[in-house]
Amino acid sequence: MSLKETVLELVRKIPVGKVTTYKEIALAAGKPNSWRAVAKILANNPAPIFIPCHRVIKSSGHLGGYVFGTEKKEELLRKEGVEISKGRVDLKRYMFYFKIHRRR
DNA sequence: TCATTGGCTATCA
DNA sequence: CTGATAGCCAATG
Repeated sequence: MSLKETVLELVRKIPVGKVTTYKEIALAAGKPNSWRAVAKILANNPAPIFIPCHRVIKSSGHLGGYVFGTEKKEELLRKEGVEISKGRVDLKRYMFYFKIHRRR
């Protein structure tokens, strides 16, 4: 099982109206330092329509990148029920955690 | 060679 | 300054 497949599976499991971050995906994959690899995998996007990559954003609440453009990403997320304030998402309300780690 | 990992830089809030 | 990151590059398996 490649990291690529793991990441893709995880992203597919994100429910509608929720979002996650590159960090969280890398963490769930067991490689918290390899968020770059995750980003590269999504950027290379083996199946752009099959994978809801628009639900993957930055930890700061920014949208990050998107194959169809960040504007499209914002529109899509709004339609799914995610409130966006000037390109930013409420992580406390919409963040989806694959696993629960040490809370600070 | 290819896929994945880890280090470093620049940019933004 | 701090933290984060859909980048780039080199090393590893």
